[in-house]
Amino acid sequence: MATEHSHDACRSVRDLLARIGSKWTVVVVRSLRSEPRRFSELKRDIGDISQKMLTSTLRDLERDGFICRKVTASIPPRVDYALTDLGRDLLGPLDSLGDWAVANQHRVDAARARAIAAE
Amino acid sequence: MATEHSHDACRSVRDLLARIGSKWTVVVVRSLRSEPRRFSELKRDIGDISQKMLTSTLRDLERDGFICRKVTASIPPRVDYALTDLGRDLLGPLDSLGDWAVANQHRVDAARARAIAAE
DNA sequence: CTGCATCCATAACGATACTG
DNA sequence: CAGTATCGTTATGGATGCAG
Repeated sequence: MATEHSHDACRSVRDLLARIGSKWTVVVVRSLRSEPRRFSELKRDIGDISQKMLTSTLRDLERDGFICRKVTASIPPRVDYALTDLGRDLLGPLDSLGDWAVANQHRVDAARARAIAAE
Repeated sequence: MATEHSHDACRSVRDLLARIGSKWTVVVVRSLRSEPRRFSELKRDIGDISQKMLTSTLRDLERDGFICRKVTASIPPRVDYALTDLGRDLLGPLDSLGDWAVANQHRVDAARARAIAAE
């Protein structure tokens, strides 16, 4: 299947890559890997993400069915985010890619160093 | 390994995702899957990519060691692009992700439809 | 605590014209 | 043929202030 490249397949692949290629998506998904988290926990856990980006990343992931949002109407309000089945399924290919990235990072770095040296 | 998330690992994963998440990277790599191609062949094969984006995508991929560029100084000039070993290695995780995207596209579409219906 | 609204800077992308 | 140069548009990300 991977060797085909129908227009539909290309579209869905590019759609998915656009989503997981956005700056914070993978970090947020990985941060939800083992258990649900509150908004502020995510923010603290990730560290250098702005409120705005955390919010919009969560909205996008929710919209596409990767996470679900549970609101507890208390004072102060409490909102928990958790991976859905679809979100957990995504962890598989994501981890594959992540492992590949870690394993081959030195090859990319070497290529970049060569490119700079050749300038 | 996948469950770790050291800072270095996160950086390399995000680096890679930024590259393959850019609009044309995957399309270009897939277009080079089976054999080397000339600039104009790539452009014709992909269709709706601009010269500028094809050039810069090829430059980035070359810089990171995923493809190599072979110039034949003739008139008219001829330039062939081919995947390197690193580029071919990337096809593996890329195909996994692609297969996942094709297989699960309907779930994402369904989630989006639900999100729109709930508005 | 959770988030929305606003404004701003930069980067990505695209169209067009031109060149060795 | 295989680009480079330029310009304009849109998308992305970040900082800050305000609100339920």
